[in-house]
Amino acid sequence: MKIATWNVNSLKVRQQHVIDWLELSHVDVLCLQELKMPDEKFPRAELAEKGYRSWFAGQKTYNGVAIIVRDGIEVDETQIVRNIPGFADEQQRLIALTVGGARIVSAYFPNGQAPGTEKFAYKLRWLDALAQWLKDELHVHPKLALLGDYNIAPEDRDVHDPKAWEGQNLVSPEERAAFFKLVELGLVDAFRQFEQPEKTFTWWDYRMLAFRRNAGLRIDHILLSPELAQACTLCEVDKTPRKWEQPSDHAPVIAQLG
DNA sequence: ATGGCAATGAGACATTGA
Repeated sequence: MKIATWNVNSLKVRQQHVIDWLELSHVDVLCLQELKMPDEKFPRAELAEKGYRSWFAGQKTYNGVAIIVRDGIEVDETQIVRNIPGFADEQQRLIALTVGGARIVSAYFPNGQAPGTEKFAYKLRWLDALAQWLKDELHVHPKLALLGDYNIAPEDRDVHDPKAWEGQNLVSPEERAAFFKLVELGLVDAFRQFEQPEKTFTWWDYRMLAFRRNAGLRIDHILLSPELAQACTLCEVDKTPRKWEQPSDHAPVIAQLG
């Protein structure tokens, strides 16, 4: 089973990119973030026509997450989860579903704006609640994958210019500590299980020709429970759709399980 | 320190993102 995550920065604008990339990449499960649309606008029928079922938690203007599954892959939706259980949140940032026997979590972590702000405090609270929930979830589902836009670059090698970024939002010690709390639960960064090209990133600012200069960050991740990490044979960033016309500022990350 | 760009809602420009 091939799984992937992609922050599309508006599914309305990127709908055709998603359909084209599903065909191109042959992924079985695609987790999306930043749909920026209410549920009634989700292109369920268009995706169904192409051979995919969709589960989503959307809202107007901001946030919104989805899991898209290729027909023929077994889905158990009896234990579908929207948002972090026990964490009251107006913002639609998480959806979880059992696909092909694995617990698949699609998550859009808060941006945080800047250390010291109320949004940053919310980001840390959200991360804390996520870790608490995952601790239990991992016991129930030993095969678990947490895919999404984490809005955290875990290490300096995930940052194009670590000096310039030092202490800033997305790389601050508090955020990185929260990331490694997830690792302490037993989750494994699938990308780092394999040899990777230097300076591989998943997000590049639209401005200042950042993509052309490869001035990016690796903030989109696939974390796997030990059982799935063992089964994982490949993890890579696909920069292809970032080169298409009117792209999302993020590139998708893919992991092959088994 | 600020802007650069893109998307949204609204119907000009403020807000958010990362």
